[in-house]
Amino acid sequence: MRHVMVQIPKTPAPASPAPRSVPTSADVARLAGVSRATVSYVLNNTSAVRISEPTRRRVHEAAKELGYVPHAAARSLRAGHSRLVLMPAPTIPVGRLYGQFINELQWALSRLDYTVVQHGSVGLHGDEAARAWAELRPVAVLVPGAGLGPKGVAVLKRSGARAVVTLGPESVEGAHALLMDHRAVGHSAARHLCGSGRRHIGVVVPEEPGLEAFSLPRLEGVRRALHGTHATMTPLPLAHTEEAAAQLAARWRELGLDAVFAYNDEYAMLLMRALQDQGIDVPGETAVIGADDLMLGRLLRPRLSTVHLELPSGRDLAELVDRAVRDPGAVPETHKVLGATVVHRESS
Amino acid sequence: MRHVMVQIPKTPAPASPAPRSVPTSADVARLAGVSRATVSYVLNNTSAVRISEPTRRRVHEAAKELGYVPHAAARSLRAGHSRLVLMPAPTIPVGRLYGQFINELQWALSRLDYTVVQHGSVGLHGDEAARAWAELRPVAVLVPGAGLGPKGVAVLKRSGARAVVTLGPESVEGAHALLMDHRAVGHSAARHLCGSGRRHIGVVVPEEPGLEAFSLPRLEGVRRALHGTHATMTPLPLAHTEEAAAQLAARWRELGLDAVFAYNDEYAMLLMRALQDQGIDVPGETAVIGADDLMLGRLLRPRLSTVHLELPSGRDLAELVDRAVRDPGAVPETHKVLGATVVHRESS
DNA sequence: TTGAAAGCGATACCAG
DNA sequence: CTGGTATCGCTTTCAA
Repeated sequence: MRHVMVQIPKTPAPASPAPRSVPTSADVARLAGVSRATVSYVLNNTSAVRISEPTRRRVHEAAKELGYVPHAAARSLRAGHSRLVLMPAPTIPVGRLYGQFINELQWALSRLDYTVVQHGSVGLHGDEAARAWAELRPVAVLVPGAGLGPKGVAVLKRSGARAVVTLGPESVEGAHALLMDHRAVGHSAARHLCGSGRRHIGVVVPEEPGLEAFSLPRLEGVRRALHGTHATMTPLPLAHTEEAAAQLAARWRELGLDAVFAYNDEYAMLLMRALQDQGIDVPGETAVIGADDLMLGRLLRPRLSTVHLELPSGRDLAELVDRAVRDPGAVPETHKVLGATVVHRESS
Repeated sequence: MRHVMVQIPKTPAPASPAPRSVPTSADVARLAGVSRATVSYVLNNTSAVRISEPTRRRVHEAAKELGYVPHAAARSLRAGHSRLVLMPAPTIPVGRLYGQFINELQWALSRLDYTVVQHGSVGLHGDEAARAWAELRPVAVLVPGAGLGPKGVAVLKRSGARAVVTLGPESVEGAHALLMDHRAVGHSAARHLCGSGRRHIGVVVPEEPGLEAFSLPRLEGVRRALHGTHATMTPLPLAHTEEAAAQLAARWRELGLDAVFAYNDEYAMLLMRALQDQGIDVPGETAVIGADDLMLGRLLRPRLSTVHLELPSGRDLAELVDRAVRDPGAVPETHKVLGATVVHRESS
C-alpha cells in the first residue's frame, strides 16, 4: 500500500536571510583583529604558546558571534589523520542485544575522543565497500559479520586505517578479530536437547537473506555436537511468516522429530505456535529451544527455553580499538567473545 | 572479554613493516608519467577534456597498482561541498519497521549518489550535537525525533547544510518537516475501543526513558479521542519486565478498566500475559490493543489487535532531500507522514 | 605574544 | 590534448 505524503500549505515565510557563506577561521581572525594562527591557538587551547587573556576573549567572542564551526575535513587533511572510527550500518533488523552493544561501544569510543560513524553501505559488497570506507580515511574500522576479505583489510590499511577489527566467525589476515563463533550457539542447544534424551533434532534455518552468516554456523554447531552420537539432524528452511510455519507444522509428524532448535526466539515462537495449533504437545511430543533470550520467550506458554548470548562489552572493544590505534605495528589480537549459555525453561 | 590476549611487548619503537605512506594522486601521476591534473581528469571521467586512450590506461593501471583511493576530505575541501547526508545513530533499540525505513532511505540516497552516515552522538544533547554534525559539513541532515531546536538548525545551515529535515512530532523553524504525529496512534486505538462499547480505558505508558517522545503523544491522542464522551482514561506506567506487569495485573480489578491501549505490541503482550495469568478474560473482561503491528501479535491467543503504522517510503524521503539540496532557497516543506490504521483481531 | 607562510590532497582554470 | 598552478580551511613551524 503506497503512502502519499500530504503537503501542508505554509504561510509565506520571511525571505530567508541571504545565504552568507560559511564562516572560516579567517573570518574569526578578522573580526577579532588577530591572525588566523592566533585563532587556531586559542580555539585549540594549544599549550605550546601562551596567548594573552584579552586576546583569547576577543577570539572566543568573535567565534561565537559568527557561529564558527571548525571544518573537520580541513583539519584532518592538515593533520594527516582523523579520529574517525567507521563501521558499516547494519543492513538487517538488529536485535536489542546488538543494538545495545553498538550504543555502549559508541559511548565508550566518544569518551576516548573518537567520532563514530556508521556508513550506509548498501549494495556494496565486501572489498568494494572497503574502498568506499577508505575514502573517508578513518583511523579505525570495525566490521561485524563476514564479507571483508584480506584484500579489503589491505585497502583500508594502505589508506591509513591504523586498526581494522572484525567481529565475525573467523579472523581475517591483517585485522584484529573478535571471534563470534555462532557454532557455539547451535552446539549448546544440541547438547542440551541430546542431554535430555532427544534423538531427532530439527534445526530451523531462516530463509530470509542476510542471516546466513549466523544461521549456517549455528547449524554447523548442531552437526558437530551430534557427531559421534546416534542422534540425527534435519535442517528446516523456514520463512518468517505464519503460512510457512503452518505448512511446516502440517507435515511435522512425517518428519519424525522429537526436538527442534529454532535459530532464534522469534522463529521458535513462530514454529511453536504452529505446532501447538496442530495439536502437537510441546515439550511432550517435541521439545523447542530458541536463542537470544528475548523477553518474549518468558511470556510464552510453555516458557521458551533459549540460548543466552553474551557479547563483549562495548567498553572493552573500545579499549582494544584505542590500543590498536596507538600501536598499529602490533600483532593483531584475536579474542573469543561469544558466550553461549542454555537457559532451560519449559519448552524443552 | 576476559580472555587471554596475545600482544607483543611495546617497548621497542614499532619498527613496523615500513608503513608506506598513503598513495596520493601525485604518486599515481608519477608512476603513470603524467601530471596530477591528468590523473584527476582520467579518474573522474571529466568530459570537458579528452584524454588519449593509452594515457587513460596508464593512469588506471598506476592507480590500481598503488591501491589508490581518493581522499574524500581533500576532495570536498576543494569542491566546497560534500555529498554527505548525516543522521544521528538511533540511541534506543530500533524496531523492525524503523530499521527497514532507514535501510530503504540509505539505499535510495545512495542511488542518488549521496553518502549516508549515522553519527554516533551519545551524550550530546540537541544543539550541542548539531555542532558536532556541522563539523563534518554534511550537505543534508536528517533528524528523527525531537531534540533539535531552531538554533541547531541555524548552526547546521550556517555551516553549509543545504537541507535539514526533521522527522518528529512538530516542525522546527527553518527545517523541512516530516510530521509524525503519534497522537494519531492513540486516537485510532481509543476510537476503536470506544466504538466497540468500552468506557474505561487504561493506557500503558512505558517507564523506560527515551520513549516519552512517542508514548506521551500516544497518550494525548487517547485523551483527545475521549474528549466529549463519557469514557474515562487512566494512564498506567509500566516497566518492561514480567514483575511489573504481574504487579499491575494483580491490582487490575480495583482499577475498574474494561480496555487497555498498550503503547505497543510488546507492552501489550507483556500485559496480556499477566492479565491472563490473573484469570482475567481477554477480550471478555478487558480488551487489549497494541501498536506497531508486529508479527508476534498474530501469534498470541487471542490474536492481538493493534494499530498498524505506516512510515513514508524511504524513496520519497530521499527525493525530498534531493529536491531540498538542489533548491536550498525553497520554503521548507511540511508533510504529515504517519498513517495509523487499526487492525482488529481477537483481543478487542 | 603574535604574524607570515608553507603545506595537507584534489580539482579546475588557463596556457602551452 | 596535457601540464603548471592557485585554491579550499586549517595547523604549525619559523621569525619578528
